[in-house]
Amino acid sequence: MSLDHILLGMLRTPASGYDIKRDFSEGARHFWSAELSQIYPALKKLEERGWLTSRRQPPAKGPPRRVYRRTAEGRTELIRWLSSGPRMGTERFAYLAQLCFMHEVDDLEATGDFMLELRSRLFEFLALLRQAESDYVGKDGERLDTLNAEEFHDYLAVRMGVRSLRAKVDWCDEALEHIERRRRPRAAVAGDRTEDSRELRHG
Amino acid sequence: MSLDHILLGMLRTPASGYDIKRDFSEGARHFWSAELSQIYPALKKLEERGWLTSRRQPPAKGPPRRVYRRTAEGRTELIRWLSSGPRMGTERFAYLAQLCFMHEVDDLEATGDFMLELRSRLFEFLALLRQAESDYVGKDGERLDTLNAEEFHDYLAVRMGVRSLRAKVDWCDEALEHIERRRRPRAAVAGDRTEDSRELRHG
DNA sequence: AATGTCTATATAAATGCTGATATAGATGTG
DNA sequence: CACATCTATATCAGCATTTATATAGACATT
Repeated sequence: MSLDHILLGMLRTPASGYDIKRDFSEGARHFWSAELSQIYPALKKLEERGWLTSRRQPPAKGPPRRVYRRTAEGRTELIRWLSSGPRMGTERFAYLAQLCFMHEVDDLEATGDFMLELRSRLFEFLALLRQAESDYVGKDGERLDTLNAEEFHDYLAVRMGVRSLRAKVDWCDEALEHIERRRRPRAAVAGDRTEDSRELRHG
Repeated sequence: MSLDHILLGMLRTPASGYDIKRDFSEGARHFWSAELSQIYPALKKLEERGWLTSRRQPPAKGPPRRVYRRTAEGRTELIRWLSSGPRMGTERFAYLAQLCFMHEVDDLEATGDFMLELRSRLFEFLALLRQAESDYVGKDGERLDTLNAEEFHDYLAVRMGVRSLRAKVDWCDEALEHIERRRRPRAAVAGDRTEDSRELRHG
């Protein structure tokens, strides 16, 4: 399972299940996500395997917490996972399936509405990632060299999200142009650039 | 569940469970995938709900097949799903998590090797999608206008795969440049363009 | 005749993941 | 003081998905 190893990775510093869930809703949310009902049993199982230890933390403030920390064996297992090559899980895009089947509606306006809505959702997510990106790098990239190893790797991961999301937003724009052209075939304009369209900026 | 509706969509023409699995391994593979052990019970359930009917086809050639076809109610349900707006499932990228945790290895060469391997896997997939793309459009797009509604929607879906995968391959190249620059800090060259890098072509 | 492969359906077991629910202390608001 | 909200842990039911296994006819090879 990937979640087990992702928990090992996230426990570079000790944390509770609740902390980890919060990380999924903030920093890590662009590459993985899990509910508390999955996190708590997973942590328990990892402790049984000896990859984590836990202790109840006295409630200095707030309700009692069970804080997990990674053992040496846990770190070894994490390194083993990292060294086993990139894990390429199956990607699933329900909205792409919907788009394919949209021809059954037999109304290109429905496809257009669908793509507009999709663009808006994707753009919303892109804005979040842009925000995360700007936390790492100054407005001209001058902060880039000062990142430590951990921040550098996080930055690379965020960049993939930004590039991938921007590609999808661009794709929405391209699709909308194709749809317009198909809806008004004789309104086609010479010199129309579809590929690498930059007409609609994302800033 | 999405799979139910995806099966409804794929059954525009009658097909057996085996046929559908083959489609997942060919055309539809870039947006969804399922095993036979999931497909057969799902089809049975859809038939019980009245969205599909099936009949055993006499074995003209080969073993007997159970062929499913969509009912009017099934089509109605599909249209309802398509009209309910884009389904935005959680995306999970185990390899991005691995990249984030890679700083624990404390050796940037390991990150570089990882990114090279990842690039190669992603590029392999990109090549498949490019092949699918070229089935829809001639080398200068002259075939584009001749596509029927079904082919047009499929084409749009393939385009998203191409754009998204290309963005990821570009990201790998960008990351590799960052890694090189970090490994040899004083070898940095003025005028180095990282953003929208097009040095390594994909053709 | 034996072997292997491809087509085809089917089920079981195990794992992965979501949504609902229960509990309870701490904190803030009216 | 009542009420809501946030923090925090935990479990259950159910749905989603993968892996393994069993069966069997058709066809090709050896």
